[in-house]
Amino acid sequence: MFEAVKKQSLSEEVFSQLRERIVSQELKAGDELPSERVLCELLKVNRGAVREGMKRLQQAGLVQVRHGGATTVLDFQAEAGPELLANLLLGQDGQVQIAVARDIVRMRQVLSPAIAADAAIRQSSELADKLDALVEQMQHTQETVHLQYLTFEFWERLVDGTGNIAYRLAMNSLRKAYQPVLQLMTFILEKSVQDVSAFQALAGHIRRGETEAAFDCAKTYIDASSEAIYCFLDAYEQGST
Amino acid sequence: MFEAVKKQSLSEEVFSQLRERIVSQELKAGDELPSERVLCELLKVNRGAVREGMKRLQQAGLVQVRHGGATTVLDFQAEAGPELLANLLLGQDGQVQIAVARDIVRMRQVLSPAIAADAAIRQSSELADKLDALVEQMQHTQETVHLQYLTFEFWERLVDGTGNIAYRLAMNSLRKAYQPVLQLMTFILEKSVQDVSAFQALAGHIRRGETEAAFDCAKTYIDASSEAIYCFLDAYEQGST
DNA sequence: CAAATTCAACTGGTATGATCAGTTGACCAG
DNA sequence: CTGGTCAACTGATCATACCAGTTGAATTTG
Repeated sequence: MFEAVKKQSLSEEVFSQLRERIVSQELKAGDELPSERVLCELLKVNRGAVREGMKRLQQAGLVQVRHGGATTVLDFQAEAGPELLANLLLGQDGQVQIAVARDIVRMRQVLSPAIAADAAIRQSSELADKLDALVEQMQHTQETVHLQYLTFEFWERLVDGTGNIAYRLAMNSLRKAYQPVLQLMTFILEKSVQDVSAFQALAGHIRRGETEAAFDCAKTYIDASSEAIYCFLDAYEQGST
Repeated sequence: MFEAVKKQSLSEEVFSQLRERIVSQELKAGDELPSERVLCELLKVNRGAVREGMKRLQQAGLVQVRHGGATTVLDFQAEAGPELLANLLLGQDGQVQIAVARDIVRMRQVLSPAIAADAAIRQSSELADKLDALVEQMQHTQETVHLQYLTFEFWERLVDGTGNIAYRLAMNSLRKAYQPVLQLMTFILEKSVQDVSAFQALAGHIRRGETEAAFDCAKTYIDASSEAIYCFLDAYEQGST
């Protein structure tokens, strides 16, 4: 019902303002940023705030800072990491960027079966127990939102179960990207989420270390739910044009 | 022959020192960092430098800062993005972390065939021309290092060709992670890199929009080269214990 | 005593102004 | 043309205030 009120610090404001201008190509790769002292005046903040914002831009791979020289804008498509997806998915006006959404769903679609297989190959009963417990909870709930929460939780545990840190970190970025629009997905995934038997089967395959079966099972499920999202996105795209 | 001399700013030093302590679990998730003023004294630097380092830690998803409260360490496995892989791959002492290397290679292995397929489905002659040009260059070089460069370039163009920003950003992080150890991979991939015909075939499939063939072709190649790396990593692991 | 309030002592956030340090380009001597 | 000098940029570091939110213990209040 309630949620934390937003409060943005000055350095965050500096960061997000410049970030928006970079991802919107208003500031192109190779462009030189105004000097810190000039930015202070333009943004009406002190230099520390500007510098702190710069450090974040630098960490995000959006600008290159050279002591003594000008700060230049980098090509974010070639330099930034997936953590930028969260900012790309929601444009300046808070509008969902369909193309980005499709790309995120696609990447998740590609990774998921492999994650299931890699989790299965470990044959960890500890993981299998967790998954079974989640399936158990799925079977005893009617609430779609709770069901959706459990399925996402299922996938998160699966990622953990692979022990693959690259998967883990990549999925973190994807998760943070679609986190803000989760509620939009509730009714899109209403159908596929209710197919508890798929999760039950998948959990079984993973417990028994059946990598190929786990792969196929995950693929069947994720392909279906991805397709549902694609359809929705297509329709949404049509509707807004 | 020559390379840029390294020069680390104070805020970067602060950032990397704390980052190392976090990823090494020396600072565990939930722990509270010393206050900024205390860190100043411990690190013998100005508070501005500490704060700038903090902003980077925050951007990297390693700490949570609350105005008025203490700054706490986050669970980087649950919060950080793939850009952290570069730091995880090379441990504190500069030693390559085998497990992380395996995970990175595995993720690349999983994504690559899908990337090839997604690039093929677009049937962009512009992309196909670029790929053909690269294959052309491959055929006219004997230098292994140059050949390796061209193959990596081939994959980069392929990723661009998908138009999928999620792939693009994910691969950026993977690339930045293995960039520092590229020269180590030269002789590991010597064999698989020399198979120019595979790239030629793949480029053809992509030009003709043969998604499944492109997928299979890419999979065959990437599975082989991944296997070569796994073997090396296994041997390396044995050798160092 | 128990609950509410107050308040001092933290914490991070912002501001100012000075100084150090690397880069650039114009200018000048060889 | 080469190399050096220097002034005018750029970012990096520093010191010192003060503002603002949080915390918890002391205090008041019921």
